[in-house]
Amino acid sequence: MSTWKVGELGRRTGLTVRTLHHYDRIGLLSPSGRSAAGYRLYDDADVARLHRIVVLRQLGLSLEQVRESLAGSAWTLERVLRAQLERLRERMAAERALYERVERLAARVAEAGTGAAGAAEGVSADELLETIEAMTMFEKYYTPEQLAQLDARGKELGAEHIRAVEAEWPRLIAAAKDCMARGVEPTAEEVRPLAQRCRELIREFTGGDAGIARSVSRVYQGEPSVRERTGLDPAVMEYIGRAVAAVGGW
Amino acid sequence: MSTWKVGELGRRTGLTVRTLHHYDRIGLLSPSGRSAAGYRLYDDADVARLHRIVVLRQLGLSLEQVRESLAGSAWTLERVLRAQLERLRERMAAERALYERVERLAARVAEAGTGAAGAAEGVSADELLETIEAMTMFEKYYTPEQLAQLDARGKELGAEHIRAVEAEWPRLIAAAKDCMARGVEPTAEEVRPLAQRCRELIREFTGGDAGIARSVSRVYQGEPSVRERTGLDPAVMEYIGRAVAAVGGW
DNA sequence: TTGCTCCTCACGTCACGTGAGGTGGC
DNA sequence: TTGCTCCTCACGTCACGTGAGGTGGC
Repeated sequence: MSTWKVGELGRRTGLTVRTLHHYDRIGLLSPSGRSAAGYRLYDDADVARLHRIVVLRQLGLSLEQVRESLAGSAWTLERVLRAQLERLRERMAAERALYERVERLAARVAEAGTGAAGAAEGVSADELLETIEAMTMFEKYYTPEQLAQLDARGKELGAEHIRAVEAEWPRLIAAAKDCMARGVEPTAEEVRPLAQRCRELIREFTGGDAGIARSVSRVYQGEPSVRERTGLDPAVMEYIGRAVAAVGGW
Repeated sequence: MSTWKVGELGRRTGLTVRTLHHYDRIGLLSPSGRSAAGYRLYDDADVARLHRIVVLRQLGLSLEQVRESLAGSAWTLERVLRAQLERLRERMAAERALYERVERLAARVAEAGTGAAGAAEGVSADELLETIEAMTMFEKYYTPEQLAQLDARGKELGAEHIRAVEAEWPRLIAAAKDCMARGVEPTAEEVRPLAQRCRELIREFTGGDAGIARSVSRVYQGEPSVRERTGLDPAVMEYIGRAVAAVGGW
């Protein structure tokens, strides 16, 4: 009965010597013999076991699962394979979702980065990262259908209009805070135009969709960073809420 | 300007304290301040950077890629995202292929393991592993079309017939070796029936397909373990080859 | 003596998890 | 004084890769 040394076995199976050392060390495959000088000597049975290890590894099993499969019954093996299928299914679903996200972002980034002529002209990494942050937040709080609706309405209104609205909000919030600070009641006559404008802008954004309105409020409840960035703390939100209620509600 | 301690920041971003320690240690995000007692104090800019880190990580980037993206220009970011798409595409293709392999094997194993009544009855893990080894070898040396052909012919011939042939081969090889040992020329009259039977069985297997015949010979050249298991070493193969040539060739 | 193969440590990878042992702040 | 949060080590994870330093076999 012939035997093999690590190098020979490695060449035959496509494994490295280090890998065979590793399998020996963790007790997955220890050679049945050693030469006088301490060389590992693998016999036929070892080689047969190694082939099975290699095959099972090619199926994506961990070394622990390989060990379990080799030690267990036919039933164990079936169970391990079914579990592997399940894991692969989950990973594939997660990867597909991730791929679609990255693809959407890359498209948006390319769009933002491309001027009339070349690539990435004029747009800073900071602006792209802001775009990505905003999109991520949107994906977190809005359903795909809501995103499609928002996208469609955004196109109707035009980029120019959206920029104008984004510039207007800080002024409205500052005005509301000013009223609060001066002790003006939210129901006061002075606050009415402000409240009406807020209602107008919100309605424009939600398109009257109650689901989108709920998502907006979830963003402000779940994202302290958004509250901080916009300055819309709970006190201001309540103040504006009461002011809008006084002009007929949202 | 307010600051945050690790715990607060962790809660807000969904990260663990250990993760923030880690980002600090590797210099990805170090807090701009420390309290008198050594507590990490993160300011607004730190929080903004952390949000970007989190978003980029959610895209599947490594910490090194995140660092690069944050340090680089808009162009860097675009490049990183495109590279990520490429990696994801490759991984998805590899996973799909793996999934299909495992699925085929699991189906075959379930088929082999299921008797008339229940699951895995009578079949040992060893037999299932042999099935898997054989299928893996086939997948390695035959194209999908060839596999389909072989499958179809196997069904025609029937499992019974295949088992009989598999039992016959060792006898034919032993007979050839015996002739060799006795110094009988491969062209001798005595060897003719043996040669004719070998030719018959090979033709039955390949169905006269030259591609499949080439694949068979590649298996014996590339897989020493098959040569050893069957005892078909190069000397015997040459002997049989010359014997078959003497009766008209393959 | 020269190559080639073999041996045994032992650190490094990637992104943290998980204690251990101790201190600051209310 | 009691909880709670914070701190700094430092080992463990998974499957090996990659030297370092040394010996056996032709």
